Amino acid sequence: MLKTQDCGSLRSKDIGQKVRLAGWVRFYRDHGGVRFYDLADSFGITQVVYDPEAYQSDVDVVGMGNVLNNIGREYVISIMGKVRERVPGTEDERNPTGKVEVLIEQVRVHNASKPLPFEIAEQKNSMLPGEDLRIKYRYLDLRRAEMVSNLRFRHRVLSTARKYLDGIGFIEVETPTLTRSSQEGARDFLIPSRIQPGTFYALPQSPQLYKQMLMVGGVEKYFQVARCYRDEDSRSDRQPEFTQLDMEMSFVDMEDIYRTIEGLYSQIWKDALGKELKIPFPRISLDDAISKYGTDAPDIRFGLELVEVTDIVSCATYDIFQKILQKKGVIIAINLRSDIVKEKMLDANVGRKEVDRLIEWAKAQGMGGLTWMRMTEEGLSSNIVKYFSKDVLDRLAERMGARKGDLLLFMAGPKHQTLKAAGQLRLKLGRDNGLLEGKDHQFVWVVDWPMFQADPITGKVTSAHHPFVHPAGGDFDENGDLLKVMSDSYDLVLDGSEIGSGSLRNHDPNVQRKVFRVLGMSEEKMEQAFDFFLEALEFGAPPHGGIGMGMDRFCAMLLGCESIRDVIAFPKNKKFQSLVDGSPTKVEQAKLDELQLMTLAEEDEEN
RNA sequence: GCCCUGGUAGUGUAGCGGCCUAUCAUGAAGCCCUGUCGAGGCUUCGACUCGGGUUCAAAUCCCGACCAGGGCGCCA
Repeated sequence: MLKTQDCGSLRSKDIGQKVRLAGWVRFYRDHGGVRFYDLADSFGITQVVYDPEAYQSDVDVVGMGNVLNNIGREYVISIMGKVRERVPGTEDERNPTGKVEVLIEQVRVHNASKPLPFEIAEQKNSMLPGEDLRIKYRYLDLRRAEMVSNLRFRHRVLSTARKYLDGIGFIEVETPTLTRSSQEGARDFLIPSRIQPGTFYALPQSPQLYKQMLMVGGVEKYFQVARCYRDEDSRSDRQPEFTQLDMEMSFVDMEDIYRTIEGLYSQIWKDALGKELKIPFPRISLDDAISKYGTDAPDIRFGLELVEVTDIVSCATYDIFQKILQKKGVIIAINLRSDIVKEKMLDANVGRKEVDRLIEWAKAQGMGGLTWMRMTEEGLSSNIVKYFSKDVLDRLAERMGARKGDLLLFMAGPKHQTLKAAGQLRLKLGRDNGLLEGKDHQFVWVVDWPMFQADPITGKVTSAHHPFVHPAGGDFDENGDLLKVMSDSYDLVLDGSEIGSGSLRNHDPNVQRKVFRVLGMSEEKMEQAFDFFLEALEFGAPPHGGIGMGMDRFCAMLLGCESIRDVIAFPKNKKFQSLVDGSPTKVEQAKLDELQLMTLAEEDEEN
């Protein structure tokens, strides 16, 4: 080894020891005689010193000085030397190794470094460059302490999961990444076959069918840290390739799955965060989530719940509301209570200026606007109360629990859009007023999902989750009201983000066929797309269910990262390019020929 | 496909019609300095994304392109 210990380990007790250290020269300070070098590796930083007056005669002081003279930042060196106490008064309290330093007796330069494209030292966070540069030079970005610790945290989470699941009888099984393309779901990434030209594999969107077939195979308790691929447009919390902690188990009901997952996260909390996690997680029905929080992934850590007031204001003559009501729209209200606002604003009330800002914000969300009323001594007041009778105002105030100083905000429009926008407004008000400050993370199970939903545009019946979900009660009437059929599925939500989704699955091939049928799939198409899977179910498939949980987002949330890119070693940018290696790229014509492929993309002019 | 925001030395920024042969910091190169720790001092180097337009005058205003990010659609 080039090092006897890492750069974060030396303490006062090590004084007098001869040690070898290796790492990168993060900073150096040359005082004309004595020189200080901050030698860094991913475990810490140790100050090593060239001190001409301190050396014995057997040390080549001049030669070593010449070598050290030529090194720069991020040069890779190893040193041998003696740990010594720092001169009293010059200890560095901020660094765990700050009480000692190493007097360099031998130095070896292993590699030089070009001048850096950006600062690596973590103290210079305010000077972090644009993210594209950080990703292009990811290998430098990763040297930053924050990035190293992100990767370590992610490792801790996954290794805890592995240990925990192993301990309760799960086994990790790998499933293929060259798989069959399916018509369902997101767009596939396709891989052309050379052996059978004209045919394609797809990268898996999830190991769904494989893990179900593992259950048929009697694996019973399966998990996998699975890379999944979906070719849909990116968001800050979405990458084309992402990692799921994927699980499936046989002979279980939903309660068993909830308990397993709660136990898993409780262990992760202990090992990765050093905290106790409160279990079991609360549960909320999908209907409640939508009506109270305007989303299927509610953040339940603060109030400001949505209240529908459509019935009350339908009696008012207010033109804007009336027009929306005629189109079967809804009116959703939020009570921004004055005691919530008080902390942040100087005034006990949100001023008119603030309300105007909210109105602008609502318009940017695609809403027509935003209506407000303020609760005063004399009751509700605003520019529009003249359109509302006293009775309507009283009933509004009562339903909203409005007290003096409270501000009621109303959004009106088509149901789906309005609930969604009101949910966004709730989150914004929560953030703006610091309602999340100091709050612990909060899981919630979103339960009671329907099997099917109608496409808002075509009216076509689609799966609410995916086609393999088990209907509540095990079966359903395909001629009944499909939209009323409930399913045995659940989402796991953390702080307002969906981080997992799962269900019991159809183990009965007849029920599975029925689901495909009501989704509009013909017998031929069923056979063509899922013959292998349906056949697997015919050979004694056990009852089973599971969940897949996104680990990128989960880690990013626990670390407070703004983007999941900060917990991924080599992420892609918004256009799915990998800036560090420049992929995707064109390939040589010969490679296309071999695959018998032709591109229709326009050639660049330079070619 | 659509919408929004942004693009100034290697990096982070200031400037937002004339005070601009463009500010400050950091960096790089060189010199000085024996206890610093984001060392310090001095000197030097280095930039307005591109193309049109408006104007006596454009980094600054307008239009378009490109690039980046955020969002909508999409993500069973």
